[in-house]
This record gives sequence, structure tokens and C-alpha cells, in this order.
Amino acid sequence: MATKNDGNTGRLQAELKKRRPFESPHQEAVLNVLRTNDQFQNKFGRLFRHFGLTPSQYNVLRILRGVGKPMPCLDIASRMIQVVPAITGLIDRLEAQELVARDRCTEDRRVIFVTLTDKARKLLDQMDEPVMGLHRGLVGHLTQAELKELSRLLEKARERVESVEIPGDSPQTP
Amino acid sequence: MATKNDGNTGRLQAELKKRRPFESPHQEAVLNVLRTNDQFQNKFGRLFRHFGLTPSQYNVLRILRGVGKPMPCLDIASRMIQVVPAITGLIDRLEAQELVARDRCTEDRRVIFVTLTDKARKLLDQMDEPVMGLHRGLVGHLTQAELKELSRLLEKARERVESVEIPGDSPQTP
DNA sequence: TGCGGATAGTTTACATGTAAACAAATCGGC
DNA sequence: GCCGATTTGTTTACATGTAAACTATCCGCA
Repeated sequence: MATKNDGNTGRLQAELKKRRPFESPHQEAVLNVLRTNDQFQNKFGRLFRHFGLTPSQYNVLRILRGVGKPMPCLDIASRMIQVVPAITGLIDRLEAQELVARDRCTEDRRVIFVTLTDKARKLLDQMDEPVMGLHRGLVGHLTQAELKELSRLLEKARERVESVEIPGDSPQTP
Repeated sequence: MATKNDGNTGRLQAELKKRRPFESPHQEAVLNVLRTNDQFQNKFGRLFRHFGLTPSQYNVLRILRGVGKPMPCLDIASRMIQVVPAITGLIDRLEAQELVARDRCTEDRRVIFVTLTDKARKLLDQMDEPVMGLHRGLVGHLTQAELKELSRLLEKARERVESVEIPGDSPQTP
């Protein structure tokens, strides 16, 4: 479809009802990522809610199933995109739903292993098909080549994230 | 920091691989969008924090500046990605910082116009350069062609979002 | 042995995002 | 003119996400 023109006046601009074109293709690309994410997240959030889960809760369960054995809290946190302290409450609520269990490690009493319950395993199995269906529904109209290229570009976009310095920020020296 | 989606998708993909040679690039693309967004959001969040703003607050101010005149709350909400009730608190805090003002419309007393203050305008002007810098920093290593293609693919990905039905959900009739 | 620092989790404080219920004001039809 | 539906915004309840401070443990090393 050659309806794309040479100017960078895209759909996002129309959606946001902006009056002026984007100041740079950089900005346009970044905002496109943010907006696409929001719309995807919204759909997944609703799907998960039908199963009584929030996106974060589903994420934790998927991570635990993927690893296949109990994990310390911080290991879970490191696989989530976000940071630590939220994990506590997250695990609390999953525990209240009997989807995970906490076991304190005997060798290192600081560590608490989080274990997936059978109930959670069944729930996840039940969700697999709808989740895959939503993935296909969201991007199934892109060609295989487009999907591959999209993934490649996003991976490339993330290559520099770690080293990007925030203007006005004092550089971190970990 | 894992740059590949190895962990949380591993088992499902492995299971599917056992049965089919086909691996879903749909899932990969969707997860790439989510992960890229998280990393970008994180950077912008830190930048905004240096100026005493949250991402949502900055968004509201940008929208108000873009429109150039007072806006009703719901008009602002409709341009934000998210939904209505959060706007109230958002405006509350911006008002407390004297970055916006509320004016009740005399003709339709239900409507409350939100106005940008001079203080906010100065703050935004001050932020323009760092924000653009961060945009460039995040995706500046992609070529112009890649940026255009990335935006095109993301826009195409969003084309179907509205019509995607959530598996197990009763269809929406807004 | 025992201290200082590092590590694993938790708690607290605050800003969001989502859903549901609600109040105030306006509009439409009769 | 009046009643009910609609529109606009707010409130309430709950789950996150972020930062900072705190607790319990463990580890290295003198």
C-alpha cells in the first residue's frame, strides 16, 4: 500500500490530533512505540482480568513456569522489566490467591523461594490459547517479513538504551 | 540485563517447537514492543523527574501547549492514552504546583476548562531541548530509513487494535 | 571472634491506571 | 414546562511502579 508519503505525517500524528508534523523521525518513532505499547497493554490487561489476574501477576506466573522451579524474589524481579519493592506486594496477592507459595531457604535465610502451585499451572494452561490468540490478533495482519523486521528494529532500538545518558542527569557510576 | 526474551517465553515456545517447526513471530514482535516501551518509559520518567514532573503530568502540559488554549478535562483525557477518572487527580496535582488552573465554563457549568500557566510554559520551554535530546539518544543510532520503517510498522500494527476481539470476552459496543 | 559491608526482602510514601458508582448540569421529547 | 437520558467530572477501592529507609542475614577478613 503506497499510501505512505514522503513526509513523516503519520497515523500517530492524526491520532493525537497534533497540528504540526513531528519535529523529527526520532520523536515519531519513540512516540509510536509508546502508543503501540499502551494499546497492546490495554488489550492484554482485559484478557488477563477475565482470569482474575493483572498483567504483572500473569508475568510472574509465566516467569515461574518458564524457569520450572522455585525462584528467589529478586530473581523474579530481575526478569520483570521493573524494579524490586513492588515484588513483595505482587507475591503477597498471588499467595492470597493460592497461585504461589513462599518457602524460606534453609541455607540462606535471607532468601525466599517462590513456588508455582498446581492451581496456577492449570490456570496458565487454560490461558495459553487465548493469549496466543491475542498475539496473533494484534499483529497477525503483518507479514512474516514485517514481523521479523519489526522485531529487529525494536531490538536495535534497545541496544543503546543502557548507555543513553539522560540530559541534565549526573551520570551513574555503578 | 537480558536483552533477549529468553526467560519468560521459553517453555511455551519450547512446547510449541516440539510439535511444530513454526515459531510465532507474533509473540516475539508483541513482546519486543512491550519491552522496548518499558525501557524508554524508564528513561523519560527519570528525565521528567529532574523537572519535578511525572510522565503523565508532562503529557498533560504538552497537550495543553499543543492546543494553545484552555481545554475541558475530557478533551485532555481523550488525547491521553488512558481513561477518564485519573485525570481528576492529575489536574489536582498540576494545579497544586501552579502549572495549570481550573476555570468553570459559564455557559455549560458541567465543563471545567484547564489552562496552562506561564510557569508551566517556561518549564516546558526549558525541557524541550533535553527531551529532544533523549529522543535522539534513544533511537539516534537507527538510520532515517529504519526510523521511517519502524514507525510504519508500528502504525500498521495499531491498525487492527480497535477491532481485535479479546478471546473469551463479550464483544464491545461503544 | 566479631565487625563492616553487601545482599535479600520488606515497609512507607506518593503518583498512576482501571473499574464502578455517583453528583451536577444539560438536553430532548412529550 | 417537566421527566428521564446523557454528558462531565469526581470519588472510592484496589493494584502497580518508584524511591528511600529499614531489617535480617550472610560473608570476608583482620
